[in-house]
Formats: sequence, C-alpha cells, structure tokens
Amino acid sequence: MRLTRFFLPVTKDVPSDATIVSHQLMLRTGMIRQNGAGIYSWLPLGFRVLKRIEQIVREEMNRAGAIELLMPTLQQADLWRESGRYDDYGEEMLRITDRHGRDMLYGPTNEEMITEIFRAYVRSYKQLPLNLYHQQWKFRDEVRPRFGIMRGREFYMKDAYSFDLDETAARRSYQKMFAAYLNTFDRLGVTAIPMQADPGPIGGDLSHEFLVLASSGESAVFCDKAVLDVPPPGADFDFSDTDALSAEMEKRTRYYAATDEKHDPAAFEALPEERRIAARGIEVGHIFYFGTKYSEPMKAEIQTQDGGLQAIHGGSYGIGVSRLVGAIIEASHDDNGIVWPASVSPFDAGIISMKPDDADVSTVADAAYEKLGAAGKDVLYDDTGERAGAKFARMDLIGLPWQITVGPRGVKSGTVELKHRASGEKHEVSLDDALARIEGD
RNA sequence: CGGAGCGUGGCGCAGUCUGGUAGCGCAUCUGGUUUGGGACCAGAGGGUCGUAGGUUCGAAUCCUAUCGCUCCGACCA
Repeated sequence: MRLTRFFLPVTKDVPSDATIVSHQLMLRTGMIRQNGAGIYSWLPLGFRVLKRIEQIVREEMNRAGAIELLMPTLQQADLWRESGRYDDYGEEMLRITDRHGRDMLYGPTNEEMITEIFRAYVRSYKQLPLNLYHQQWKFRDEVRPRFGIMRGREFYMKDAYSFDLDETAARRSYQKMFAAYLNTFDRLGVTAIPMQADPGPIGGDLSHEFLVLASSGESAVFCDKAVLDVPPPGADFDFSDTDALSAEMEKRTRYYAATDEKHDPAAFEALPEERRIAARGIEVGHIFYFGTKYSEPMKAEIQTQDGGLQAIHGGSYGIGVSRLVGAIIEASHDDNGIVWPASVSPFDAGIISMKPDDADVSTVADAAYEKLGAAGKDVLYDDTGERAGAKFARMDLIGLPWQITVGPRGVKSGTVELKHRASGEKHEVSLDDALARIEGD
C-alpha cells in the first residue's frame, strides 16, 4: 500500500481523554475513531490488526476441532425468557423494541441462541462432541466504558460453545479450549496466564480467565513466576490425545495464579519470595464449564445409546478479540510507539523512500515494494514528499516489524537500511539481503 | 449508579470569575527556501463557542433546562 494512496490519519497530538498508552497510540496512529461512549469505528490500520487477530483465533479454534458459524447481533427476547436470563441479566443488556412492539436485544453473548440452534438439529449422542463458535460484535451496556476499545460497550468477541454427553466429555472439551487458548495467545505475541476464576453470572463450577500482564490492567493478579515459563502446547499438539490435554492443564494449574477475587494470600506467601509476582492483568479470555444450566431449561436434549433422553453438558469459551488489540499494544510498545508482534502487525514491513522525486531512489524503492508484494508480504510504502524525520517518526509510531529505508546515499553504494523495530537494530545491506531477511520472517 | 470535571476550527488549548461581537500552537492549502531523524519564511482557508430557552442595548462569558464526553469508585470479554 502506497502511503499517498492510503487512509492513515496519524497525529502528533495526544487526545486529552485517552489515559492509557494503548488508547493514546491507537488514536495517534489513526487505528480507531470514537463515535460515542464505548463505541468505535475501526479505521483501516486498526481494522487490519483486528482482522489478523481474528484469523489467528479462527485457525487455532479450527485446529482444536471447533466449527465456525455466524449468529446475528440482534436476538429475540423470548429466547432469553426461556433460560431465565432476560430478567437476570440486568441493565447491561441493551433492550430494543421493534416496530411491532416485539422485545429484542443486542446480544451480549450467545448461549441461548446457540442452544436453540443445537436443539433444533442435534438428536443423537453420535453427533457429539460438538463445538460451535463465531466471531461477532457484542454489546454490553457498561456503566462506565473506558480505556478505548479495552472496555468498550460494543466489542468484538470470539465465543465458542461446546456440547457433550456428560461431564467427563465436557471437561475434555474444556481442556481442548484451554490448550487452544494457550496456542492462540502465544501466536498473538502475548503471554496470557490462565487463572482460576469465578464463573460469574454465566454459572457453572469450572472456569479460568486468561490474563495478559500489563500495568494498566484492570485486575490485580498474583502468580508464581514459574507459570510464565511453561511453553505453549505448540503447533503439532494432538488435540485427540486425552492424556496430553490433561497434562497441558495440569502443567499450569499446579502453579499458583489468581486474580484478586480468588486470591489466597497464605498460598501466595508460601512461595519463595523471588517467585512471587504481584501485578496487574488484562483479561483477554474466559472459559466456562456450566453443565446443564442452559440445556435443562431450554430442553437441549439428545438420545443416548440406551434410548433415553439426556440434557447436554455445555461450556462456553470467550476471547476478547477487539480488546486484544489494546492488550497487545499495552504489552508491546516503547517510547516511540507501538512495537507490533509480526503475527498481528497491520503490515509486514514499511518502506521509506527518502526522495520519491529522485528517479534512482524510486527505482530501488519501487523494486523493493514490488518484490515484497510478490513474496506475499503486505507493505506500507511511504512515498510521500515529507521530510525524513517525519517519516521515521511516523513509521516508528506505527511500529511495523521491519523497515527498509531507500535514500540517495544507499543507492550510490548499492545498499538500503534495514531496521528491525523491536530491537532497534539498523544495518546497511544490499536490497536482496534485506528482502530475504523480511521474507524469511 | 454515586462523586468530580469538561464541551470554543481536524487535534491540543486560552478567553468565562469581571458581558462589548473569538484567539494561540499543531495540522491543512498556496508560494518560496530547504531536505539522512517530527524544517524555515510569507500568505490563505476553516469556528451558528454542544443544543434550546431566558436576562441584557449587547452573551462563548450571566441564569435555566437539556444532550454529549471524560476521570475516580462498585460490575465485566
């Protein structure tokens, strides 16, 4: 993408109502635009990141055996009356009346709807286990939205729902999501620690929150440093291996890790002092096993092998996709701007043409742009006539993993400057070497 | 929902106390000089001062109402 053809409203000024760094950086880089309290437009740069996170989440869910579908944002109130949550959910649920006077709502979550879909089609235990998910906008009318997209009222969430015959099978589905989440967050370039959680209004008795450590996090967290060193299951993890699934959970849950709600000071202080981490965290995922909480009132029953009817055991598994954009920035930035993990960066690399009106410079810069594009890399090509300082500052602010600078000096000596954003290392190398380095990333 | 505060060109702010017909910086546009880490000079465009009433000869400024937004607390992906 040529910068002269792109829509990238970067500003030098920090908007005064942004108090945390991710919010400030998202506004400064033109990723989002606020349209109301807790409601945002995703501008082109932000939209790219959102979509890349969504795609990684999708790949990891699919790998774990979940199946994607899409449910609407607007739901019928009657469905929620069946589960009893229409009255229980409270003011956070945005209620709407249509022209015929029917009670509707903007979905804050989809347990009811997925249960309705399930019961309409699934009759036999042979069709289990089943895990259906979607990524869709949600609305929760927060009393106090804040921190930009981190606590918006409208937010983008991946929510998966598992259906199993009994608790044993349901726990296996839970473990699959647990493992899938570890791989997902790892690919997103963040360390998310699973912690015992309160099941909350969704109910049930098995629940973990996944938190990214960040000073601006809304939850106080306490954990054993050792939990940070447990590697993720990895790309070749076998989700059908039940022992391995149990082991992945056990590997982490044996270490102390809790948010303030579940904090046990005695257990924490039993740890050697150098292993105690008391910090703050951002909740980016939450998984629940809730048994028959919805299947019983909503009659989601299947036939068992012996011909009986049985309410299914359910679980739900959320990832805050839009929140992750902010969480990743909170966890990965420096004084100059964002430092994107390569996996979610809005572009794979940036090219700065120091003198776009110089034919020799443009020849080299254009070649770099075309070759990276041909190699499948997404490139932001700064072909503006601005001064060098402005270009460098902007590119640092945006935080792409790689930057190639093409200028008259280098053209003369047959080199370009290759800069790695995260380390700050800069090298004068041949164009081919620079391209090879980026393509190999 | 309790407490606090703010709405003045795209962004950041001054002006409000003490009414006199709107200003600064950044950004934008034009011309010129510049050009390897957020340039300089000259000029220009852009604001019914959140909205609606009221007081007044006159309201960004005073009064009333209303809408919106932010921050602190209790709840949440």
